[in-house]
Formats: sequence, structure tokens, C-alpha cells
Amino acid sequence: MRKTKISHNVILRLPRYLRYLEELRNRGVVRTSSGELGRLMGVTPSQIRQDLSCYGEFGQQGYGYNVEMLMNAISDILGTTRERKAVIIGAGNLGRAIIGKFPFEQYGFRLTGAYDLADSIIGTEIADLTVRHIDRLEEDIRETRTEVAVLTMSSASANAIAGRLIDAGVRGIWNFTNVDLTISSPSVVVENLHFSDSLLTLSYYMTHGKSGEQRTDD
Amino acid sequence: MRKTKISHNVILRLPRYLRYLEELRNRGVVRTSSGELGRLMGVTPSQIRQDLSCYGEFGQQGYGYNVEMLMNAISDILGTTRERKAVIIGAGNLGRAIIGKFPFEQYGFRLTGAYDLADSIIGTEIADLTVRHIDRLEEDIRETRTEVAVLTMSSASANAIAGRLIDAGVRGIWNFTNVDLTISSPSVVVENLHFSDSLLTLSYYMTHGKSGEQRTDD
DNA sequence: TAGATTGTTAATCGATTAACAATC
DNA sequence: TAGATTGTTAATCGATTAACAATC
Repeated sequence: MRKTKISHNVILRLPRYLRYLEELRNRGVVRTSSGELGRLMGVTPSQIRQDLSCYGEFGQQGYGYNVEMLMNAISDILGTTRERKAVIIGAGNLGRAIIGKFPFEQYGFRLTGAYDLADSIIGTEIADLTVRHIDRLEEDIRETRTEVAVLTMSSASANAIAGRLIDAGVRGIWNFTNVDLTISSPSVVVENLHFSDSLLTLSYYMTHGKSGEQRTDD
Repeated sequence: MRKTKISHNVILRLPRYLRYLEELRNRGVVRTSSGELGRLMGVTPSQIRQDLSCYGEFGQQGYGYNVEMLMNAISDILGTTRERKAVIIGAGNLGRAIIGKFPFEQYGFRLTGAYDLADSIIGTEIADLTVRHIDRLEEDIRETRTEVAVLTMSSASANAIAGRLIDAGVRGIWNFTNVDLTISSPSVVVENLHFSDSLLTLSYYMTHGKSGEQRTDD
């Protein structure tokens, strides 16, 4: 049964399923089951079956799931099968790391431009991109019909740049800056990767122990 | 009333509260309320009060919360008030970005070492750290009693390195590699920052629309 | 004082888990 | 066929929201 409203939690688990399925495939495993996958991932078989049932039927009674098929299904659900053009704003170390190392193509993205405003960086080549001046941003986005922007510049200008991007037609923002963007347009998707929130979570669990760990003083 | 078992969701919201409180303080706001903060953040006042009540009482009836005081309280809950030594493994672009830009001190961390295995990188200086050969890892960690490691090297060696780190005494791992670490020790805390999961989530919402958005064809 | 807002208890809502008939 | 495992419905569990007495 396909659900109309799918919860955020389900969606957050999909990439993880994909990751583990990939691992199975790389090990040469052809077929799996909710039981096996659940054991591997530390989740209940029920949850896996429930999650998948939001999108259709991908298994077979008595058999389980074909690893390759399920991977393809989830990839498709995640939308990696359509190509989306992306630009990256900020070509400092973080921007360069992402341009150079992150496998955008694997997830259906294609990086078509990198922008910065430092003269020392503009014109330099990273991977096969030439860093351009940020003044070109709107023009380029409109011309190439770019849907996605990756924000790797300083937090200070994040909201201003986000506004410009959206005006130029960008529909999705992958935000590495440490601020929550204030965006009025309800159809624009923002995905935040707040390093500091993540480190604070680590700090919390180191301070308090995981899962209500009992404190013993001996 | 202080809760014994605090849910992960609550913990994930704490850094965000802190972020918004900081913004208020920077705007010169001295006092706030669950109502105001909730409007600002897009959460219910009830949730804020419930969340905070897990840790104690921080407000005053009829008044609300003192911004500075609440910030300090949450910082303390998150454990940023104790100093933790950290090393970073992998001094490529991502590692350098983090070493150079990330304000570890603000969150109670102090970066004491950077490691890599490329000869071209070893010995170079980043911020005020000199990159050392990864062979020194265990010795240094033991000597300095380092609690935390940041993994910014390639995914391939992540699990092997994690094992060495834990053997040497590391209790917390901030994992930027694209794999889930398999760690047996139950007291070791791992916080993952999987770039690819994040981008796939963006991809999902761009494909399906946010919050069950209705599709109209005209 | 009157108004505002807390902390907490109760009510609701949603997500996870368990159970099981269907069937490969 | 018998065993395994699905997809789905029902039961449980937990998290969010609402309500309200306490009180600044």
C-alpha cells in the first residue's frame, strides 16, 4: 500500500538502506531479506518492510529481495536517475574538497560551475571547473538552467547569496554554512549540513554517555 | 521534572536552540519566551518547554527566559564547558578546511594534532598545526590523552583507523567518511556526517516535493 | 493587581514493532 | 510440499501538542 504522506524519518533511512545494499552487492551478495539487512544495519525487519511499503512492493515472499533490483528501486525513489545541474559557491578548502572528491555523478548531480569572489582564486582550475567571479552567478544559472546550489562559502553572506540563487531559478540548496537560511519560497528545498550541530551532538553523548548509560563510580 | 531517558530528537534540537539564542543575543535581545523562540524557529512553544524540562528549570513564570542564561545552560548541557583534545586524520582539502575554519574552541574542543600519510603533506603547517605521519598516531594520542578524533581521510581506511584510535584511547569519533564505522566498544561515541546521505535527502525532496506537496499539471 | 508565561500533566497524534495471512 | 519471507493490518510504544494550575 502506498502512503500519501511519508514521514521524514523514512526518507532519512533510504540513503542508508542504499549504502548497505551497495556494500552487500560489492561483496557479491545477490539476494537478501529484511531480516538479514536489519541485522546488518541494526534496525528491525518490520521497519524495513514498512518503509519500503510506502513506495511499492519490491520483494517476493519466501525469497526476499534481489539486491541489485532493490538498489535500483531506492535510487529511483531518491531521484538520482534524473540529472540535475549544480553550482558551488565558495571555492575555499571546503569547496575544493567537495569539487575534487565528492562523487556528484553517482547521485545524479552534475557540477557545472564554481564561484568565488577572491581574485586569487578566480580563474584557477579545480578538477575540470574554472572558478568564476560570483557576479556571473545569476547569468550562468539562467543560461544553463541550473537547479541546485552548494553553499560552501562563509556564513555571513549565505542568506544574501541564497536570495540571489532563488531569484535566478535555483530550486534546491545544499547548505554547508552554519546558519539556517531564511527562505520564503515554499517550493525551494534546503538541506543543511551543519558541522557545528553535529559536533555538539558528539559532545553531548560524550558528556552524558550513550543511551542513558548508567554512571558507576567504582 | 528531569527525565531519566532523553530522546535523541530532543538532543538533536539542543544545538539548534543554542544557535537561535546566539542570534537573539547578537541582536541585543536580553529576554525571550518559548512563544517567541518557537515562532522564530518554527517549532511549538510546548516543545521547547518540554525539551528544556528534561534538564531542569531555566525560566520564570510571566517573564520567560534570560537569553544569556539559557545559552549558558544549554552550552553546559551539551558539554562544551569541558575541554576535549582532538586529532584530525586526513589533511587533504577537507581536513585543511576544518582545521583552518572550524571554531573547535567555541565548542570546547582543542585540535592538538593532524595526521596524514602522504609525504607531500607531512611536515606542512596548517593554522598552527604541523601535519605528522600517521604512524605517530597511537603514541601521540596516548601521550596527550586525546579523547576525540576527526576522520577526514578516505573512506577506505576508515574502519582500520577507527580501530587503532579506539585502542589508543579515543572515546569519540567525528566521522566525515562515507561509511558507517563498525565499532564493538559500546562506550565509544560516533557522530557521522555523511555528505552523500544529505545530498540524497535533498535529491528526494526535489524529486517528490516537500511535505507531500500536491502535484498540479496546469 | 492583571497579564504573561512558566513547568508539568493529560490528550493526541504518529511512528515503530509485532503478528499473521498470503504465497513464492 | 515445507520453509521462508513478504506486505499489511493491528498493537504498542513514544513523541508532540494542548491545557492549566502555579506564580512572577
